[in-house]
Amino acid sequence: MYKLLKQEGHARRGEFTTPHGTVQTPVFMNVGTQGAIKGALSAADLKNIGCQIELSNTYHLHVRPGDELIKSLGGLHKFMTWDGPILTDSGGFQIFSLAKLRKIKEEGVKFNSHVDGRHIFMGPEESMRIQANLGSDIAMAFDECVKIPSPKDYVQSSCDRTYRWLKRCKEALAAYNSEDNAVNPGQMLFGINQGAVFADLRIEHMKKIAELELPGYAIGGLAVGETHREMYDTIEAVEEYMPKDRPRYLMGVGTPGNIIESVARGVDFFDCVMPARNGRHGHLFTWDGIINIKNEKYLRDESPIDPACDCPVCRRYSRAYVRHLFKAEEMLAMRFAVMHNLYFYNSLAKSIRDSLDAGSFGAFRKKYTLNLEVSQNESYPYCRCSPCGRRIFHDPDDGADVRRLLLLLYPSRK
RNA sequence: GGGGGAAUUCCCGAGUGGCCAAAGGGGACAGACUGUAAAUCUGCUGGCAAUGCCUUCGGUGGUUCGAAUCCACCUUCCCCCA
Repeated sequence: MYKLLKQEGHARRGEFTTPHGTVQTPVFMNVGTQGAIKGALSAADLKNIGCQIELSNTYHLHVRPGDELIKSLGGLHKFMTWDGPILTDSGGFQIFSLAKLRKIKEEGVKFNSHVDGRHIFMGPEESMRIQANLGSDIAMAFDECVKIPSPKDYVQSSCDRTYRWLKRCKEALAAYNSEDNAVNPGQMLFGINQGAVFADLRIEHMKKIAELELPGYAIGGLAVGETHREMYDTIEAVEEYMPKDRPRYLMGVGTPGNIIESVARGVDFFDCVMPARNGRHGHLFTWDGIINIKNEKYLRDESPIDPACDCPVCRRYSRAYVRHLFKAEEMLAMRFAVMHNLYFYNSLAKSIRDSLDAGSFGAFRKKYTLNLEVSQNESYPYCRCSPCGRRIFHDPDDGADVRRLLLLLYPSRK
């Protein structure tokens, strides 16, 4: 259950108790889709990088190795030997990401397995059955993650269906978890708000799902192609209608800047594949922005990935060495990169919590968002400066222009 | 000593008269990635005042309107016979 400890503006410091422990929020959840963090991190590694809660995926674990198998082996916690909280995503995102392999109907969704093409039917009841078998602490509602842009009438009908699905999810999960051999009877259901970037649809949908009095609520369907401005506006629009005494989870988001800005708009939970995937591709997050460790300029760089980081990688290895591992395609390269990036994300969340505890989140936000946003947006067609919300257009080939403009806006930053 | 074969752009390797600044790999360089079909994908890789020009297919000299491609000699390497 959620306990709000402190507030600064819309930003919330809280804690959420699950059958496998209490999570301090705001929190970043580490994504282990198939019961493992891609990049060769184990459950034991998760402890060392400050992970509080792990996220796995219903669709993927159902396809392989099968949720019945995992249940027979004692549930997902035991299977992967992670004794902390686990959240399972419902398969709703796969309606979006595997769009070419599925058909949606009122009853549910027909997928062609991405592994072997076999037919898989997943509706609210199937998703809940699978998640109950996995025994996660938080089960996500089976929703449709709608692509952006989509016609408003489609989004409207999808939201209505997702709402009908949610009611079925609630009923089904309660039934499954009251069975004698339930893996995790304390499993909770989070509802998911949809509506693309239509504020009125978002609000209407949020009001309806709030009435179901679920243990937590998520904002889904964002960071799928809309601008940062649209994403922040959507969060602001819907946040007002989210229960204050329940955690808010912004699904799949995002960049470090996105996380800080979303905490400022009242979000408590985050997850994102970015630190793991980008890490595997050589992009490393630092308190000074992203570096591409494969770049030639790090050939002889003896400094750690991030001088301000004390993760197991930064404590010991140089950029030059990590770069070498990448160029030589050693598995260790990905392991180090993912370990560092997840440590960074978990540290970012901890820094946010610490600043909220100290009542200095506003200062933290101002100090770090700028650094992070600028570096992250250098190659984008435009750069949006989060703290002030102004949009700065610049030549994508000339990142320096952005810095110059930002210095004009924020003379305090040296 | 005799006979045969080969030298192509950073590397390997196609190309045997014009459609060739030269296929395809590799490497190098750079970019993308937001509830993971991603250890993936994309771009780029002779120079320039650039819808064109210059330099480059081991070297030198020829043949030809035109040569990486044909001829002669030279250099280096490989194989076979002695």
